[in-house]
Amino acid sequence: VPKDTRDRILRALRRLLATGGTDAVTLDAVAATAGVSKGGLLYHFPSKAAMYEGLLAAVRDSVEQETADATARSGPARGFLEYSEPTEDDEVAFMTSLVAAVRSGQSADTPEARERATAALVDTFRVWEEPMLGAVADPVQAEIIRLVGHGLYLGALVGLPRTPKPLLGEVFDRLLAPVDTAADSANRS
Amino acid sequence: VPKDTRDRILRALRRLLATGGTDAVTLDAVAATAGVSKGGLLYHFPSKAAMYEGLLAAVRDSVEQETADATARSGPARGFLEYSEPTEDDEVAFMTSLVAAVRSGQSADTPEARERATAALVDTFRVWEEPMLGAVADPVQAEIIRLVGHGLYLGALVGLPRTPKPLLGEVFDRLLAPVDTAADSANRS
Amino acid sequence: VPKDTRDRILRALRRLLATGGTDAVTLDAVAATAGVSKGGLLYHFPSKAAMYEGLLAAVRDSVEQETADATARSGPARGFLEYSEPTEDDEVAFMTSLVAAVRSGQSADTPEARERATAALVDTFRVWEEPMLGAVADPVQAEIIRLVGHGLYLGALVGLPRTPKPLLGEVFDRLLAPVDTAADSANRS
Amino acid sequence: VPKDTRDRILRALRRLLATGGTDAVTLDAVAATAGVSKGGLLYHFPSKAAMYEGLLAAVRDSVEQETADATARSGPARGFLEYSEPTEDDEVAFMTSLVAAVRSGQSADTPEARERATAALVDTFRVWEEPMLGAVADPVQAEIIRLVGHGLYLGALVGLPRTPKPLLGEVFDRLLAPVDTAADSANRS
DNA sequence: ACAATCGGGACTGCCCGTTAGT
DNA sequence: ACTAACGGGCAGTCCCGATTGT
Repeated sequence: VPKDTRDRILRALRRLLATGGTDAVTLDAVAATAGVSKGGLLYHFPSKAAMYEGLLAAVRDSVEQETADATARSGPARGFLEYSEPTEDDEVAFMTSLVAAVRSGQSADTPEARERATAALVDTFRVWEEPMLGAVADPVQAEIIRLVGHGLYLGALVGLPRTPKPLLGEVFDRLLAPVDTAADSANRS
Repeated sequence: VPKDTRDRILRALRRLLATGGTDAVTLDAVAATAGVSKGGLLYHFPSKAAMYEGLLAAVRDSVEQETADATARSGPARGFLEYSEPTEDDEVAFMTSLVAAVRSGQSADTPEARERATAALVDTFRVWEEPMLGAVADPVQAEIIRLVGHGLYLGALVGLPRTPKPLLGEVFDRLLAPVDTAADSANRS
Repeated sequence: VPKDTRDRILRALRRLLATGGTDAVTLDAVAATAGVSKGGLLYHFPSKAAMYEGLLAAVRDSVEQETADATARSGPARGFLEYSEPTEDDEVAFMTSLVAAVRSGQSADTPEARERATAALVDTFRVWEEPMLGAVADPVQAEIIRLVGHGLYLGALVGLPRTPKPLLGEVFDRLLAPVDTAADSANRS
Repeated sequence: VPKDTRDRILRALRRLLATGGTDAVTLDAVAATAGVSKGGLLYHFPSKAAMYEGLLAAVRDSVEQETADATARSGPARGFLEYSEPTEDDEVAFMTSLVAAVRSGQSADTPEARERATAALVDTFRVWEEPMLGAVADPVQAEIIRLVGHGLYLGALVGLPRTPKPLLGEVFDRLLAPVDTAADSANRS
């Protein structure tokens, strides 16, 4: 089954980024983790940059999926905030390293590739915000919610201590108070 | 004057991070940019990690300074938000790369050094938030403001399009409405 | 038609040698230029060395043909000299690279293959000289003519500036003066 | 003694080209033969192309020297021809490989470097011919002598069987007959 | 007859830090 | 306080050819 190898490689890259940071991502390491030879790896992805491009596309798709799940669970606005507070440590470490890789140029060999990588990252964030922005009528309130979500994410990226659970609950409630009625009615319709 | 060379090195490191990302930071490149030989560089900083530690300390100091300036200009709460919206592209690129370097482990050769580097980074953010947190009485509102500030910063880090000026003004006003009275009275006292 | 693919491959090899030198000759590049997959290529020529052997044989044949043409046009002695002065840049670059490939061992995987390749090259030169050597009676004059022809070729191989046309004409005339009578009479008979 | 290492490297490159052809020239092999580490090698020559450039300059100088010697020994015209007939097998193999390296692009990483390398090669030939061209008054005869010399060299490059000694003597004598008087008188003056 | 996939190996060049010298 | 020279290691990637499928 040929398609399988490509996925194994991408999963290996994901794991290495999560556990060892961008510096752990060497072609040898990826190949070994994926159980392929380096030649086999380079057949599927002719360069490291191509590998990152493949990963970014996969991430975008999975974020789209998980955002839809969160929306189904808690509605678009609360779903967005809940999803913004990273749950699993692995996922945080992974995304931290991915952002670092993209923004440090490790994921691109040419300026154009770098553009593409950054665009893919931006696109991922857009996919994440989309349901929420569509659901909150007041644009100012929507922007505040968006920024709070991103603020939560930044804290994880930088390694700041997390907001304690109770306080975070109050923050969510206050942000969503003017929204919930509309969102609920939208949900019920 | 020995201090001069040290500063030239740190400025060179800063410039390289801003223009070329973490991958452009090699001892040779830093030495060349600073106009020193590699031996000369390693005399001042015995290793790359030491160089980053020196830079982090310098950054922390300058953030402290600029935060104080912003507080003096617009009060602690509004000053925090204004300072959170990054102004110069160079500064954003620099901080992006610095975070990437610290969080990807490139700035540290030992686990302890990595701890220290992350701590220095966290400390920088703490210095930045401190005046605001001290000035806003309501802890929930303070947390929201804090997260919005960080959200603005994350956008810059990732490369998202900026919030348009007018909308951002409305966001600031709404966030600070319940605060301004207290802050103003504090200012007037 | 199987013969067609074989020719396309050899033509691709030829073109690559002419335009990119021996370093441009990789199995992938040849396959791509020929419009075949690497598997297809290796079906016709089981190895790179076999490919070069095929090419050398083809070159020998075409030199034989062209030498016969030149002899028919200008007689054996003058024809040899005229053919020695390379005409098309592409052909020069191609032969330069071919000689380099053979003499640097890139065209052979075993010592025997290398012997064969060198022998094929020598044979090509022999085919080129043969009509001339048979036609010029004086062995010393024949050797001089032979060496002058090769000298012209070396210049092209190395990249020396060409002998200006008028001077070259005088050189040819002087070399062929003691010969022409015999050659002319041979032609007329 | 720092200068010594550079020379040892160049000598190692020379030896490898003579014994193993261009394919034997790897940075590791050169470093090992020269008794330096690869880091040390790359300190003196930042790339393989730079190494070849250094070698070409050295070759040019040594050809200049040896040509002067040959001129002193046998006069400019006969000296040129004698020097054109390669004496030591090692030298032939070396020059064959060097020409192959330059003309196949292995000695250059950029088009400009390739230009420089070819120019250096041409320059070497010019240095070789210069005394002869200056001494032979008749330009047609000078060109014939020049081409015969190059023809001898090409034979060695390609691997053709050598002209037998006696025949070669006769060739030299006939070529130099119209020259010697002038050359002798020039020598005596 | 030809295509897709993969293994193993080699080579270039970079990079960090050490040492001898001044 | 600073430099030139060097050592050892390693990452990226290219390349040949074998295998497996049609």
